[in-house]
Amino acid sequence: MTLDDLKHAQRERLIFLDRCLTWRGMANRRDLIERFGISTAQAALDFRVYLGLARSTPPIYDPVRKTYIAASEHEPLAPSGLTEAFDILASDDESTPSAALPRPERKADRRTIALLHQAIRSGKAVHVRYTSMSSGADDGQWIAPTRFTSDGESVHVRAHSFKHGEYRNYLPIRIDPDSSFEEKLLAEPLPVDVDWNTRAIIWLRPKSGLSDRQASVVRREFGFEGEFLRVETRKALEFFFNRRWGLDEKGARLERAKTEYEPIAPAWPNDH
Amino acid sequence: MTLDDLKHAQRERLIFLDRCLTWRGMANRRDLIERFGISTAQAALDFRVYLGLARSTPPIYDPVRKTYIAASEHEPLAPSGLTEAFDILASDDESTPSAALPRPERKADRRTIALLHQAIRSGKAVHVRYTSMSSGADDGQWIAPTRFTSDGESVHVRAHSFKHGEYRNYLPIRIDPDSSFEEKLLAEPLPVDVDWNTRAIIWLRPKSGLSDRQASVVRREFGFEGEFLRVETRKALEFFFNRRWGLDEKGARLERAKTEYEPIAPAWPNDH
DNA sequence: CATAGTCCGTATAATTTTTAATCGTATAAT
DNA sequence: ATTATACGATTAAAAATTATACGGACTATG
Repeated sequence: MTLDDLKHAQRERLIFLDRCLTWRGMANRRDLIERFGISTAQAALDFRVYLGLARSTPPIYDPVRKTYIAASEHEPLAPSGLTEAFDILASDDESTPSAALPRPERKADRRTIALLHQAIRSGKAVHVRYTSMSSGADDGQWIAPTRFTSDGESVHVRAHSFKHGEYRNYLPIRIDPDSSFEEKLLAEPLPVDVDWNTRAIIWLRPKSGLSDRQASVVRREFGFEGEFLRVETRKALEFFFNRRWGLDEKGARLERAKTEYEPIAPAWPNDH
Repeated sequence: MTLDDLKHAQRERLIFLDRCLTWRGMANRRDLIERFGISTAQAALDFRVYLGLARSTPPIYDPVRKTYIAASEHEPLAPSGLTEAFDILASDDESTPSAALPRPERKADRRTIALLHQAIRSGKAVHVRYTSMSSGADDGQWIAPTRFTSDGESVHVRAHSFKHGEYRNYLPIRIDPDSSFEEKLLAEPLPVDVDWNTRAIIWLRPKSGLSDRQASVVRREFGFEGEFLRVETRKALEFFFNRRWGLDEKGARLERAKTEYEPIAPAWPNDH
């Protein structure tokens, strides 16, 4: 019996329960009831199933505090990071400003995104007018979009540009919504997207100039023990890496030590 | 009949369906089946319920493409931004690196977080040893944690520091896991957290020096039409704002025009 | 032009999940 | 002592979901 044997709905509930125990160290039926709108009876059933699953380190009911308390050596059923933890820890007051700092939210045109998505699915090229920050709007060009990507700030479309003869990342919002969006079947298969299919392994270390003590604080914060922190991404996204990790900022506490590249075994042969 | 009348599980499914139609412009029963592990019959029922809800701009079945196509004036049942869109657009290949650039993931000690959470709930002060980047570990101090916060990179605890006589943001990871974590009832109620209960309204504009054309690209990307983009947060989080929005970076495209403050009506009177 | 394949839809009964309604126990507060 | 609130358990009823079978519309293919 594992989480996977359960239905989606109950699995979601048990994962939530698991995270309450992991990060709050405690959980109630009430937590499930409020979050999922289920009955007390169902919440009690969920608890029983959970206790069955967490056989190695089950939480224990504390009649004094009237809650389940996670075992001190509690082993989460499903892994979760600080992001998920915050969801569970921040009890939100809808009305007032959020407890989280707002992020710059980039916009996009629904119709443009959908057209790109359909071009990706059907493997067609589309005609678009693209505006770049430096050179302004072009007169229209054919691109063959292959997938969506994210640099953490905004969503990009990865596409083969016939004009430039290479794969590039485009920002959908900069595509003129009044482009023709004419579609065209590809005369010949697209070239392989080498940068997409290259793994970039980036090794970071505490910024030189930090004292040993400071360096060890940095290691603890980012969760590595040895000399380097290893981060893996695709070469096609490497351009955005420094900004995302703030490496070029004044207060940076990490720096790049080295970068290695290796081909990614394609999931399907000849993945474009 | 609205989304709210449904059970949690079906509501989740219909929201997913709604987002498929919004961002992909198309949807199948198969999408629901794969995502939620339901039967074809149930997926067909979900579609019928959806069609009942989306009475104003219902999607239409296209027998040629064998999918539902969103109406051109499709009105989403539930709002969603680019983040949610990406979840739906990026079909993930578990095995290979993600299509999204990895973020710096900050760590935290489960036990420390749980202890803080329980101190917040019970309104107690705890004794912790805190390590700051500059001055190293202290000898231990009493803090009264009040809530968790996020600056988008990491999770903080907002706490009243008796040592400094003010509220501060602490990084849980910098609390020594071997602190005593001794608890103490508060002798007197905590002072009001003024900065937390102050709304900071930040007005941004395209960075000066940009051409008119560039400025209009920026306006489109961030979704504002007039002179300013209005962003709202809490004064207690304002310190992190510039970094989160990259305003101090070289390539910044927005700059702060002005900032206004106003008290937030407390959800409960005397909210600490 | 027949055939297979894939999408849709419907309808039925069988099964599983969830609820509603009660009851019992332990703890804390008044 | 009484009340309130956690928890637990059990029952029958209701609701959601599945398994299965069937038929229609369209495409692609030999």
